[in-house]
Amino acid sequence: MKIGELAKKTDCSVQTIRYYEKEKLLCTAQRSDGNFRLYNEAAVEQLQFIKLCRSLDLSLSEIRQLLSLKSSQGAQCDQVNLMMDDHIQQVETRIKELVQLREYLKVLRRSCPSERTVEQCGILQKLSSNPPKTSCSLK
Amino acid sequence: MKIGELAKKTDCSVQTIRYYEKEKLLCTAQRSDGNFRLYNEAAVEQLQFIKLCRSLDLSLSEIRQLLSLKSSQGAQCDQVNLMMDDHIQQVETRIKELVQLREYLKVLRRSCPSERTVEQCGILQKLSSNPPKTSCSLK
DNA sequence: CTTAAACTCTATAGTAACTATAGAGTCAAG
DNA sequence: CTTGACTCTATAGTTACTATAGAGTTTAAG
Repeated sequence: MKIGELAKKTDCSVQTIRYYEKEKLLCTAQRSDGNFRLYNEAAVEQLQFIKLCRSLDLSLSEIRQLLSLKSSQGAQCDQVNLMMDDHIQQVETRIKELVQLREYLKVLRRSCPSERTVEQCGILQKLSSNPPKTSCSLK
Repeated sequence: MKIGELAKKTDCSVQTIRYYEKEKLLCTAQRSDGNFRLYNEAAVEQLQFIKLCRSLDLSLSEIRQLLSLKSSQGAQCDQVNLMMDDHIQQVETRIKELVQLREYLKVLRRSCPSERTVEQCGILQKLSSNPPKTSCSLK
């Protein structure tokens, strides 16, 4: 199958597939006489794996590691577990940051009912003078 | 004051300040005889405003809008409120996505105790075949 | 007065994970 | 045989910076 068909099957754009090849996430595809990339079912599966990992917010570099582990027969999977634990940690940290952020944004928003001019705007006033509450140290 | 001092006062890197100038978030600075940028207290305040907005995850483009509103005398601040509401909405959406993501990552992680080979690894198996639970549609 | 350190300048490239475009070639159907 | 759909490569753009090179400026010490 050619790249367009692979793209449809995996709901991935054609450019993204080429990009993944360049980034060594997909192995170099065979070529047709006219120099078109040719793929088989294995490529579909590989790409689906990558897409799923991306939906889990894993970076391309993490995915490369997973792919390499996946194909090293007999290896222990501790590294996979470590990566997951680490990634879960990252996601939790980000959630905490965003929750704090949301709270501060809401406080800020409440400080300004509508019908005011920008000079009276509670939001702009707070942003111009007050640092956010101590509880809010982001990123 | 020169750029280095402004950078220290605002805990911002020198490059970032130049970048903000280029991006029209800070107005073009006056120059010394030797072509060094010169700043006053107004610049410190402006930069602090920008930094605070950034800590709220507002984009540079959003900040540009806020700055423009801030300086349009007599204008209604409805647009500021709208931007905030929209931004709060974005943050909430992202939090929801991340919470779902975290749950799926935990499920995935529980599927593999240590001491297995990559062939037996529950995580890799799930990633290779199962789509995430229907509850998890990300981004 | 000179020289060295510390600072500043511009311009350019790199980051992550793509997306978009230009310009050219390939292929299948009519 | 031509048209349209597809593909190719190479390059630039996105966001918000960070890092670097190579040059000029200023300040303090000797």
